[in-house]
Amino acid sequence: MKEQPLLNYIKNYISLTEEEEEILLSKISYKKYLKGQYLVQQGDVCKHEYFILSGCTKTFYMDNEGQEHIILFAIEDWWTSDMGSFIAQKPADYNVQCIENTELIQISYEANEELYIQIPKLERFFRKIVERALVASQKRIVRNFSMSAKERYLIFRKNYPKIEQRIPQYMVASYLGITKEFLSKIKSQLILEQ
Amino acid sequence: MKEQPLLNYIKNYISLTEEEEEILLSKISYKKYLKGQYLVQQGDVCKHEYFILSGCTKTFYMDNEGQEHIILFAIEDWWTSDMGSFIAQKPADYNVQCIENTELIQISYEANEELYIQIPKLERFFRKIVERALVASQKRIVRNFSMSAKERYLIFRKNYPKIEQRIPQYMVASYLGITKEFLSKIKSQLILEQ
DNA sequence: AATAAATGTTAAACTAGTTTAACATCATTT
DNA sequence: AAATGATGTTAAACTAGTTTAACATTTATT
Repeated sequence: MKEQPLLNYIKNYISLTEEEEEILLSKISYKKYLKGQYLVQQGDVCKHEYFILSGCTKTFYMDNEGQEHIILFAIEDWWTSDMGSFIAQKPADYNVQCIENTELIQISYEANEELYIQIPKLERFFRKIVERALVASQKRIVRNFSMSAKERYLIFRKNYPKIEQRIPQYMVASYLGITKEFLSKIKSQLILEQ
Repeated sequence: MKEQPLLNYIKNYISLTEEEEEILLSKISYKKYLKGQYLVQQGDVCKHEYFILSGCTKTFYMDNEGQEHIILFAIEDWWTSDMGSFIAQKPADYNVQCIENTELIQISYEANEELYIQIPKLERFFRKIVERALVASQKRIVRNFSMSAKERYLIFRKNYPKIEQRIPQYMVASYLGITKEFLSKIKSQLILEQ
């Protein structure tokens, strides 16, 4: 029963009857992606939202100079997608790419709409998920404005210890909004300070 | 019928029966605040969410050096609050202050919870509102990373022409994440370029 | 084991944005 | 009309973070 983790996760927010669980399981699909594969590509319409079972993805924006800006990482038990594209079914602004082999559950736009009708309680579930994501996103804006790169790096390390060990440093730098060279400098400073 | 703008706004997302409209109106309250008054203060639990009828508010974080960092402005037909504090009923990270005399509708945490039970359709409404807010918040993160202060200022001017004329420049600077002196420099550069 | 590809480091020259400080303008109160 | 406080400007000195470029280390491939 590979979908179990999703049901467990949902149970933290709402309770589902057995019948509702069945409906839910009938509407989702389990998939495996390889490291490097894209779940969403900038310009395409994002057709699914994804719940990660194992592995890791990055969501990034590629600017006109060809520079990657990482908006978020997602690991086990996280949701990912290009929400702007998914909710409006318009071309995506961002890419979502697997940076490890990744197992996930995907829900299509149509299945998601049907689920909201058949299990209205899911509106509440997704509302809460999105509320939390918004709070985190606003916190990040404030941190970027009020803290130095070094402070942001220390917070990242504290908040996401599991992620840092799994991804290359240049991606951490991109997530922090600095160059890899500068992150390297910060790290050597931190070692000297100890 | 001062609550009408809220009903009209909600009708863009979901349809309500007359009975539901009455329940809704019975749970909300209409208020007037003066320029300078606070709707939420950092450290207090945020007890309401606010729908602005007229006027303008700013939501800001005050850092340890006493510097203000503006997270968002809200004008007519916008929602505002400290969402992290409101949803968890925990002390607020941010302040929300009126920068003009402001008329608004406020919904208390308890009323909001009761409304979700009595009118489950509102889950859908608020889910959609929060989804949009999250998309906007993520876009702002990307802009802060991938664009210069001048570019961000031009976009702000384009996106919020109505707001720029109503607020002092030093608040625009704070919203853009730069000093007022640097915004002044950008503006004089833009005049020379014309 | 050797090679190539990807990732990480160091340092010098540079630049976008900050800090400080003095002054200018505008709005509000007396 | 003068005075006060709030907002905006200018410029010089500074700094956090970037750019460029050369080299080092790790990981994956043959």
